[in-house]
Amino acid sequence: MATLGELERAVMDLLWEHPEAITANTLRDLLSQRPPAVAGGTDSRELAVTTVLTVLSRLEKKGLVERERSIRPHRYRSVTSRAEHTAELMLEVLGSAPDREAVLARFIGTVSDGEATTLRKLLGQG
Amino acid sequence: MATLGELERAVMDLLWEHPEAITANTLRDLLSQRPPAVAGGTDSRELAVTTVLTVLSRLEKKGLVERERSIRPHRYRSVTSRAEHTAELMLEVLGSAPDREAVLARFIGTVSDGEATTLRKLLGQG
DNA sequence: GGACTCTTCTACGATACGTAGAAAATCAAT
DNA sequence: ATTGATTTTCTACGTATCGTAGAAGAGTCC
Repeated sequence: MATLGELERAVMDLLWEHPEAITANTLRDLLSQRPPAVAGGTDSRELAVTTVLTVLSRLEKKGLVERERSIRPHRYRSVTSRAEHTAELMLEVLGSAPDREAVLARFIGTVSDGEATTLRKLLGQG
Repeated sequence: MATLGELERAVMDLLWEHPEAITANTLRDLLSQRPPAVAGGTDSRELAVTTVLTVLSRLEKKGLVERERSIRPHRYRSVTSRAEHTAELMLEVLGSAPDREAVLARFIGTVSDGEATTLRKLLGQG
């Protein structure tokens, strides 16, 4: 599955925040309004639409984005929710470990109390 | 932190399996004996020692590997255990999510029964 | 059908990684 | 200390990915 680049990530974030499918142009506008990723960075995103389209195509190829080709300004939407995607990534990382339980132990030791409570609830009914 | 390449990964795996610090030459030998990553791949690792050294330097720069420069054939060892490393990666992935609990919910839904039991135990005393 | 809009193709620079030779540094033995 | 062997560093090249976008092609609308 691999990891996303910075712009790819920014695009996915916007798509995740927008349940409705949107056009590349809308996306480009949203990217312009984005605050710089790093505070202080003069990161005024003034991207060409083709740039956004290229990124969207790549994300489509990676299976993260889907588009409606039937209507003319194509509409793009994320295939999965951010939560799903993140969970999948975590599982992918965990999957490659021969010592899963040891990993989980360390992992659990780090989540906040509130999250631990949530986890207990989720695990409750087995 | 970023993700590791294939060879970098193979090297880390070996270092994780070898608690004692080892030399680049030993590592190269161990790599030769490795079965191909992909079954069928004629992946007989016959690497030059310089290749291994380059990779080790890169891993050192990334903070994953440590070396003893005092003795002459330098000895290399991993800085953290594989479990720690994997847990850190998982946390890194999770950390970038604004909806951590939703992610955890999906994540939990996927671990095996045995692991769920382990998790319950780990979370037991709050 | 011409003007405009949108998408695809092609491309270039930067970075990461696999790979290793050439050169420099160190060590061992005389 | 000189030489020969061992080890490490420097430099480099090929490939892949990503940010970036112009040029060219396809579709849309009077």
